[in-house]
Amino acid sequence: MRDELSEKLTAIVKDMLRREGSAEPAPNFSVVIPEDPAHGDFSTNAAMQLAKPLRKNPKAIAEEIAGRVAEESGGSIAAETAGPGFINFTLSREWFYKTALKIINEPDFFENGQGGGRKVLVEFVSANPTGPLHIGHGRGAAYGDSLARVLSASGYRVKKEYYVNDAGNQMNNLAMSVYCRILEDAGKPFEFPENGYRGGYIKEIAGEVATSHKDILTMPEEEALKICLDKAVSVISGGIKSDLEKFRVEFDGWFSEKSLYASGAVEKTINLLKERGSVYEKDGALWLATEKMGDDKDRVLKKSTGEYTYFAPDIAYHADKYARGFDMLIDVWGADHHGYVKRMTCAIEAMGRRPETFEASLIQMVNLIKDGEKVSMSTRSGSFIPMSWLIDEVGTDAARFFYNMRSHDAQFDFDIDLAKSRSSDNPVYYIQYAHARVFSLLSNAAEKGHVYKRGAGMEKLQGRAEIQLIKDMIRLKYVIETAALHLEPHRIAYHLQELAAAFHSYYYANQIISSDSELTDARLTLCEAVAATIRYGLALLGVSAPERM
RNA sequence: GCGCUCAUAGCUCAGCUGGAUAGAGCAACGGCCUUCUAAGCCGUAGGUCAUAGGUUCGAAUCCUAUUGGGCGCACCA
Repeated sequence: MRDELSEKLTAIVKDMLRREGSAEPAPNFSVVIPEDPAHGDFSTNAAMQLAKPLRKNPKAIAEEIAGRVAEESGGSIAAETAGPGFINFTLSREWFYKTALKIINEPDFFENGQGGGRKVLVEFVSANPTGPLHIGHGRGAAYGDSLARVLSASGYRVKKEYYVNDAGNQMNNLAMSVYCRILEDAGKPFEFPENGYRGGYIKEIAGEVATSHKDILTMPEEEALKICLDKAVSVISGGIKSDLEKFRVEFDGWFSEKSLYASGAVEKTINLLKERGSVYEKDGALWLATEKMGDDKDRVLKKSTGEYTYFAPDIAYHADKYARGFDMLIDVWGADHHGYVKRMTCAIEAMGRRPETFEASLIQMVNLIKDGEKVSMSTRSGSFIPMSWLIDEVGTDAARFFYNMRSHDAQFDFDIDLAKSRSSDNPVYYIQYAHARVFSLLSNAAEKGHVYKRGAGMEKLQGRAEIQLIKDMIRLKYVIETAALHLEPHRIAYHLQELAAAFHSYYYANQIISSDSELTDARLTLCEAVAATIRYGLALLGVSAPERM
């Protein structure tokens, strides 16, 4: 209905501008479901937005628009003006009853078409295969995956990808770290690399290599390092994949950095940049001229040593994404990479792509709160809190919900005790409980011999609360729209809490199963619609909706 | 020093690309289980939206400055 109203209003607005001979473009206006039911079922600020281009009193404009909408709808929409120039629309109760049924019956009810079929690649997690995922990665995983789901529900064709940094110095450090632990276990002298990896998992890998390759210490170091590297990457990647699986995050692709070298893509991309005139040589290194595009300084692509920087293959990777036909690239990065955003945006421009098609979403830091105290986590301290530990501790449902409870843009304190608690304090259980409650009602009704007829007796829902409840369900659709627009899935988590609260409240105020068979049908239908809404919303967050708790 | 980002109730945070009286949860206080799941409900109290200007019909939201957190400023990845 909002879409229909928007269309109608857009037509009227354009018509009014034309009649006035105004050359101004049609202004943006919004159609919302107001919080206060006194402000109608839907409301628009269109008249106020028109006041300036038409140079007329917004109230007068509102009157005219209201009159036209009411007339053109044949009286099915009541429109009245209010306040400084709002137009409030009121619909029939029947329209709400029908909508509740639609919510149950139409699986795509909550979808919207803003994506218009555009292809989007969401790249996220992309943690180096040098160690297990920690709780910071967990936030990126929860965000990226839910974002992908929200975009899918908004008419985008979405693919999810993980960029595996399996090249570069860090790989040498990784191999050397493992090798040193083998030497250590054998009681031989060793020199641990400065940027080596000191986690316990390295020792485990070393142990495995020593067992599977008894001759590891007698072979040339180069050969031994290669064996160490292969083993380390496979063990660590395997761990990452299994953590993500437990977390219900599935990727469509795993893109290897190494493959970019093997395929010559890095070379090709640099040539492309050269052809476009953004590359120059200085001090024996190859530079990309990003400063003139707004970066702080130009950036090195190829060092004077002849090695590529991290930047070069990353550009090649993004070139590859475009080459695969994606219209829009979303990268989910840790906030400590924000300095890198400008650089990559410039590179994309230098390749001749429109910078607006690239968006980096930055995930702020996570603090873990346990027993009311902050367990700080920095990538430097080395005191990682593994994501697998968190999942085991609070479960996938709570972890995913909590991560997506806050804007990705704000630092976030993850209260582990709250996430674990099985009480109303815990928003996950609160919402899941509302869902389960509906199924409990349905089975209770059946037990009492009630033969449920979905959609029967709807006209018996004469209260205000029912309409409010249905509005809360419809709102999810608009919440999804804005969540997709702003790349903010946390809005869904918030809305579900509100809907669940409205439902619990309704449940207490009204006897769902009563001696009035038709009223029972109507109320059960309403409940089913609530459950369908919650299920859909939770699915977007990757959280399960149990039928019994 | 430069850049990015954040600042809303005692605490943790929402606030729908400027809208009608600023919201929720926790904590505090007071009620509700012989009735469909108390993993729940109802109520009370709590705010100069960091500060100062500006833009306009209208600002927590946009702009500028200031203050205070976080992060980043490599021929590292």
